[in-house]
Amino acid sequence: MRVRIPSVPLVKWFNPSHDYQVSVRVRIAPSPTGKLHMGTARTAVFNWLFARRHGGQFLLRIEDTDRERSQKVFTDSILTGLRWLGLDWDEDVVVQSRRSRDHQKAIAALLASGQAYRCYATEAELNAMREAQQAAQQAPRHDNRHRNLSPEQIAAFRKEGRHAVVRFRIDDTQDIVWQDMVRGPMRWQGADLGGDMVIARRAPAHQIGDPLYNLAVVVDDIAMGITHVIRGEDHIANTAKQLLLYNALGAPQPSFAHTPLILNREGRKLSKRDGVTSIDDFRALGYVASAINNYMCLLGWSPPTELGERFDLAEAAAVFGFDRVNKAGGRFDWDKLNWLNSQALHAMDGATLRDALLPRWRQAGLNTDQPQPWQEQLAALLGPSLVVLQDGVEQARPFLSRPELDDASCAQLQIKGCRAALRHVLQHRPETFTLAAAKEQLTAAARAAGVKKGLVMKGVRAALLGCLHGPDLLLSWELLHGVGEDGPRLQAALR
RNA sequence: GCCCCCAUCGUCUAGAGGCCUAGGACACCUCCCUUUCACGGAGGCGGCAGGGGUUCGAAUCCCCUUGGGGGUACCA
Repeated sequence: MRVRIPSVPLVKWFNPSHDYQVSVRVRIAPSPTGKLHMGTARTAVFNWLFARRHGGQFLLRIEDTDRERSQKVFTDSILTGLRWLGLDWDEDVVVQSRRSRDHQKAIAALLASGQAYRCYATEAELNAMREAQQAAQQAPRHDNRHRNLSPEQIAAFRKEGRHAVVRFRIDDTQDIVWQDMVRGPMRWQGADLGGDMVIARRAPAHQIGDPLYNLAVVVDDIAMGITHVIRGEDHIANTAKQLLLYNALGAPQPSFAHTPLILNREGRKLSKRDGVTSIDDFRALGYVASAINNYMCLLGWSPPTELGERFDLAEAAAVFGFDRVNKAGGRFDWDKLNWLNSQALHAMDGATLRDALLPRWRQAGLNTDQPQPWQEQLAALLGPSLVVLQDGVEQARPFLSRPELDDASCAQLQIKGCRAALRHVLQHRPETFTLAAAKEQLTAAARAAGVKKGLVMKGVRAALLGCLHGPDLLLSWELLHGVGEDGPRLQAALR
């Protein structure tokens, strides 16, 4: 869907041919309170694409100011996940918690200029206020009660030993407007922001407490020279608040793009509680980075028709723009991801696939002593039937270790003439195995035993692989012959 | 409750007032290939949320309704 051109042409990026004068600097700013999430990764993709499209920088900032929930393991997951996806970032990772001096300075400046003030209200007082609002069916909002305290009142609170938060003034009459790269003109009313917002946590009244999200984000984005803020639409209300902070801090405003959210099956924002949502999880299941990237692009962005539906990050970066980013959220669809992943796997050659499968075979405790070319041949044989890499474990199992025959296979061997045919196959093995010779063996066995060839083929498959379904019989046979397993298995089946 | 956003097949989407008898992809169904399962190939099913306008003409523009989502922290 195209973005409508506003009546006042304020933004240059609506013109796709425009060359960016200022170099583009964007960032992804995850908080390490969970593993790298699909939603975060998709936002990262859009940022990365935009940066690469315009020859700008894509930066990474870890927002770890929530000390309670932030964990190092999650930071690791985010870093390795982004690297695995190929979303390489420029410059060093910025760690927000190490920038508190800057945050404090900004808060002090806002305090000094009177754009922020200390609020001494206690939690009990605030709770009482909220309850009253709830009872009166009113929107919960702060009543700015300490916005204009007299020196005497302040002195009194301090004498009481009250701690204070720092609040940033938000005038109800403020009209906040911006041009969103995805949504076009956006407008917010100061009155709808819930009153003066807290920018520093509660602390003794002579100190400045820990900075809060909106303040830290703005200070850091200014410091990092961020030109375009690209994030999920769940941040729209934050943008209104942050715009006010840019003004108050005397900094130029970046551009904003609010991307549609990834929705779960129920159509709600995808969250950690929706099961498999972290990049780590997808990776463990055997989804490859190229397929995940491809899918994340498709969820919310429609590539120009020339590009088709299957493409890599570089191809997307060459044509990416927010003019083709959708406004409505998109449901996560396993079927489509599975298709994309299977396409990626089917396109892999035996060597690549073998390298991807080998660690999984090992992890499953399978025998991997075969020569590498043999393993590559096996991988190539299995390839077309894989949806995820992990499928290649169970499917390889009967080739890597001698299988138990399943019920259907046992039943197959009991069919009249089947065993006789297998004996014939076993007794008339050619000097050298070739596909043609193997095929001839089957024909001859069928003739000798007086049964249909299909029955012999099923019988051989049952004896060789222990089940009735699988890749091409002759190719499977050839593979097993390669490790000397065909004879023994046929014999075992006849016992 | 209040504020904001969104609305085309089951899902992801194309669509910028006539090119639309609404196109593609996934899923599903059928057939072909294959003496198995897949892969692959060819077809098929299926949609503009509803109602009003504007217009010679509306999926497209406007309004209302309905539905869905997001936000409403001393989280990020």
